[in-house]
Amino acid sequence: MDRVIPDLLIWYRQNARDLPWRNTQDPYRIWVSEIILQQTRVEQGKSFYMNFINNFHDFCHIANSPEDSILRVWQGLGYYSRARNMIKTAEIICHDFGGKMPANHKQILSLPGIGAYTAAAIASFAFGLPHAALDGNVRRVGSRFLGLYEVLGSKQSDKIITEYLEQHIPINEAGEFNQALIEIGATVCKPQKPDCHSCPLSKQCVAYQKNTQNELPVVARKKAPVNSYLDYMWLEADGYTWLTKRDNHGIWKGLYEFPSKTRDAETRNFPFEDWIINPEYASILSVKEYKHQLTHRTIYARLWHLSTSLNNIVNKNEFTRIESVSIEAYPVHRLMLKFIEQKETTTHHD
DNA sequence: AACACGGGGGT
DNA sequence: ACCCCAGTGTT
Repeated sequence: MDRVIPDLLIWYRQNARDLPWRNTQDPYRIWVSEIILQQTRVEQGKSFYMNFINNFHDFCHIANSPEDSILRVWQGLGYYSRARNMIKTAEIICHDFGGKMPANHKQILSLPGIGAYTAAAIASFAFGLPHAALDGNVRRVGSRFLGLYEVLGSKQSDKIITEYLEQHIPINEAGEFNQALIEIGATVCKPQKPDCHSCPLSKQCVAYQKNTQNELPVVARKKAPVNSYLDYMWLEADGYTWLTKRDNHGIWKGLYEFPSKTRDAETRNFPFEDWIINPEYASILSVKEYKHQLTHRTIYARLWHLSTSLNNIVNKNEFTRIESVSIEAYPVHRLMLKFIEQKETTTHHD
């Protein structure tokens, strides 16, 4: 690789996208950007990054803020455990490391929410430490450049790529080298139709030499999503509505939503008799069906919009009664945003 | 090694 | 529909 590294670095300096987290060496900002960009496209992450650093200025600021306020900024981005792990990491850095990210790869790697990729990215981008940062881009570039048929992301594949890169990483330009490889993967060595003719690595790329760039990398087959069926209760009474905070289950942990029950695919009965004292005194404003597609799950949700009086509602500890107008202060998932947004769009219909 | 974990955009 | 995204933590 030594022969193409100068070409790679020159290419990067001429072609790097101007991204908001690239104009800083601040480990805090680099950390924020790297967490946001986990399994998230650059274009999707930009506005969340700007919003995040405008609301939270350093590690101790996060550590001293309520969980709901961080989740509220994260709302709609997905993989919410990232935000909760950021709080844990911010607390550790604020209390044990004097409020500053340690300039040490092993200590960075030990922090919650920071795995092999993110630790190497922070270590190299912020501190110039020579660790290979293998994300999806670099794995693909490495697989093609070295002509690997090991399954992408497998132990063997990662080991080969990591050892190769750390053997060749320029000791004084580790950060730029890693960013350049990521940039090549994102903009040139794309999953489909790579632009090999404009790639600074092509003259040493095994796949390009053998014309196998379209059959590499070898990717494991994905699992089909499973279906789940839910009834949600959007209950309004005298200007109040009810939410619950998800905690013990897997999905959307820490976010708020309307009270819900799981159901069978074909069930259509009114499911909330035990939450309302006299169902006949509650009016059904609407019943709407929603299909919400996640990566690993398809949710068929039915939203029951109900209206009744306060004294007709069973008091349950797990339900939080809030003023209807204050709902936007609570962090909610995307499906909840779909539920709520219909309110503003149905201000008038015959 | 396999799985759970969101949401969005490209083809 | 299916793929993939500046992946991590748990089982």
